Amino acid sequence: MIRINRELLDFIGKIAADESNNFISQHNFSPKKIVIEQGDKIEFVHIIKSGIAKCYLTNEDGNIFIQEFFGEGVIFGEIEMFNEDETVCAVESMTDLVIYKISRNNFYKLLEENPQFNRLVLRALAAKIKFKAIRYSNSHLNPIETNLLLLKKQFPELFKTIAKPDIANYLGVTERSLNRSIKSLREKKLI
Amino acid sequence: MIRINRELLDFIGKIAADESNNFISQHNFSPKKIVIEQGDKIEFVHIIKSGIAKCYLTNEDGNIFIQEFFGEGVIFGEIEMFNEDETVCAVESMTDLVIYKISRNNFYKLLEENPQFNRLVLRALAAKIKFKAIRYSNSHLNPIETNLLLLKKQFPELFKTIAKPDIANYLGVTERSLNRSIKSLREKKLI
DNA sequence: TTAAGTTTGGGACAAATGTCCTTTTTTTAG
DNA sequence: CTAAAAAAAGGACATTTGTCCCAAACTTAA
Repeated sequence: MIRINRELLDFIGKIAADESNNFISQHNFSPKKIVIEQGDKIEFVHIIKSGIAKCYLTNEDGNIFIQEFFGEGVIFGEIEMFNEDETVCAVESMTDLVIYKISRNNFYKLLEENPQFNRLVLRALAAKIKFKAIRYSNSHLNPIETNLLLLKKQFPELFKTIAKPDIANYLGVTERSLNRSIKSLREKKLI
Repeated sequence: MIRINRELLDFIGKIAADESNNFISQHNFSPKKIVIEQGDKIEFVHIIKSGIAKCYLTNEDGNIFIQEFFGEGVIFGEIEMFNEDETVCAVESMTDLVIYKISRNNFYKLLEENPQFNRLVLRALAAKIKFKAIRYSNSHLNPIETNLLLLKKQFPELFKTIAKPDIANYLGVTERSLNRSIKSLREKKLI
């Protein structure tokens, strides 16, 4: 449930350690800080070095839908680079967070000059699409309880790591409904 | 709502027309033919030359969730290439369909040797992610009527082009609920 | 043109989820 | 340790969506 991308993290770690270029800068965030704002124009691609962040979209009524929880190695901001577009989602730190940033120009340079990086970015995008396809189809085809159970199985530390309102917004339901499902699963001794 | 990718279509059209290579083959399907099966290993990347297809996932109970409607220029099968994985979704023709196919090796060759193609594929993947993010957040944050109305606005020929069961499976609701919403919107003179 | 077959729409009720607000539990300040 | 404040849980009712099935409308064959 918390996405990670170890191969990308390893690769970027090496580039960042290489003193001969300064493609990559590093930035620290304490919890609950906005890393990118919904609707921003952005000039940097971001990759998570450590920590957890949430990527979410707020609609006109102020309702929130959490797209993904980002963990180590996850890249973001790249979508907007490719489409020369404003950000669709906000990204906010949930723990202490360390982020690698690469400027638009350096990102393109790396993509063009480094086939390994190019491949890693292609794979990262493909993984995001696959993940979304499965997640959304599940969430439409199953009732809340089933989805919650699935989540708990994939990620046993769920309730320790993620606050309830976030779990609710990730499942696309209200907190009330989430509580109901938790209670019912507990009564059935399923969680 | 029916995805298209004109820039990719134009590019591929040129490569296909170039007699000096035979990277690209062409295939015809009549309506309601399976182009790729869910769970297949695939060895080709596909790009739609003309026609419409649906991309959908069937769960254990036989319920269907339609991910996207593919129109001209849409690439598919690429996700599975990058992740060396089985297909998550099936793709089925809805009209007469003409498809360009590129073998795994030629696809990689093109990606490596042709920066323009590389960029187009990156952009295609990014567009898919953005589309899914917006679509799914809408579908969670709005009631059926709102989503149906949105769809109808984006795509006025909706009811002429797409069969009702498909619209229902795209919205992630039952046909009964779709009918209810249609009736209610008609009564309010909104469609 | 009509009767059987087939498809489409909708009624009635059931189940799931949301809204609103009160109760219970936890945290904080003094 | 206690009272106030804040956060979390849940009761009661409303609304939305789903299930099941029957009725209406449309096709088809004779």
